Amino acid sequence: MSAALSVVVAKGYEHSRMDDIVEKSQLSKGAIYWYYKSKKEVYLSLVDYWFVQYSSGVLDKVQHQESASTQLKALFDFFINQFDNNPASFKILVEFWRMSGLDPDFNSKLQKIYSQFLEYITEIIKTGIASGEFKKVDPRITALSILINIEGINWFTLFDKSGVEAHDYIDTISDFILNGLKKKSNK
Amino acid sequence: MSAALSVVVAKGYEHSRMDDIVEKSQLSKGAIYWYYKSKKEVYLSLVDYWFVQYSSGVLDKVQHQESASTQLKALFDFFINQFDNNPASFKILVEFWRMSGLDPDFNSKLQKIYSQFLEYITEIIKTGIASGEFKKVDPRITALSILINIEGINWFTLFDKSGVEAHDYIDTISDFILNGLKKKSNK
DNA sequence: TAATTTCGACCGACCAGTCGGTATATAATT
DNA sequence: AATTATATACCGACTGGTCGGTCGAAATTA
Repeated sequence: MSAALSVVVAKGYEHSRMDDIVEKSQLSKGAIYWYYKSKKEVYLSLVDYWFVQYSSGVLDKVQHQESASTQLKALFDFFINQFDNNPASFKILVEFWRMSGLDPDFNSKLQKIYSQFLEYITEIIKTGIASGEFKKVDPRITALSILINIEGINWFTLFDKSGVEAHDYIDTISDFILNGLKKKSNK
Repeated sequence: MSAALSVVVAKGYEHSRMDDIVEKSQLSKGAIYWYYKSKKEVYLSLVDYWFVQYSSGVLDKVQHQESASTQLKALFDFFINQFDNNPASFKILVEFWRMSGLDPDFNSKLQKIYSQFLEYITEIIKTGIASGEFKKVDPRITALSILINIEGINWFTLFDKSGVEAHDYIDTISDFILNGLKKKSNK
């Protein structure tokens, strides 16, 4: 899996050769095809691997926070740290998105992961509204906005943003969102 | 170009065959290779074609607005309309992003387009700050946030967002950003 | 000795790009 | 005004290299 990940980050799905994975993994082709029945299945499994490796830790970090807004802050923080520690985990996103647009199996796999995550953010926002911390916004739409902006970090793996760091971007946009959410009485 | 666009939207870069373009374009392979020296060059030209077709109109729409915030509103509106009229123009984005991560020629081409566009948004924000309409935010970072969120519309071509429309999303996030930008004296 | 796991040479489908040729238009020559 | 020359635009059968996947044999484990 980690061999497949490094190969797909470097070359993309189609240009990655099974022989590249053979080389990186120190396994033979036969061995790989003993465990996975096709190239596609390798990369389909990679989605799960990627999710477990790089995103599953988020729940722990976030749930320890008390207020809804500090939970959201922790969420942004988690992913900005993830990006700093391992940009490759974001770089592979474009490949996954693309596969989602091309192949139904990839699509439903990703869809499931994102729906789950979206649900999770939605719950945080609902809690915030219930406790009177947040305005009465639409939780789903707001959650989606947050999700899309987190995934937007991926931009920094693609283009030179001449001086703007992913960090600055997340700080700015999370302020906009959080201030938009909070009831004015706070300030 | 429009043949190439429809093919790449349906199949992606690698799975698109020159023979697909031959079929769609009603030209022969020889004719295509008379005008473009390689498959890559076809798709490199497609970037320009796409930009002229779908984004060049934005300047007219936006510049007629008076205040900086209505200019930004018009910007969001333009792209949400673009999405409604022609989702394919967004669907191809993932393919372009991916190519940018894989091939330096695609990267510099896209980089140039986005830098230009970013510059344009930055100017609007600077105007807003100068006129006292906006707070003293960092114009570049804010502009990038706006850009990333516009490109985020692309998400709606990939996943079923169960009820949330691209429209809702842009309304919500643009409100967050605009309210974050405006001086409080307004409200 | 039977089952499981690993090996890598090989096969064949696939496709970007080539190339010898045709068609049409405009200009030059007789 | 008929013939020849040159350039441009287009055609599609063919080829050569590239990989996903296979399979019989070998190694390892139980």
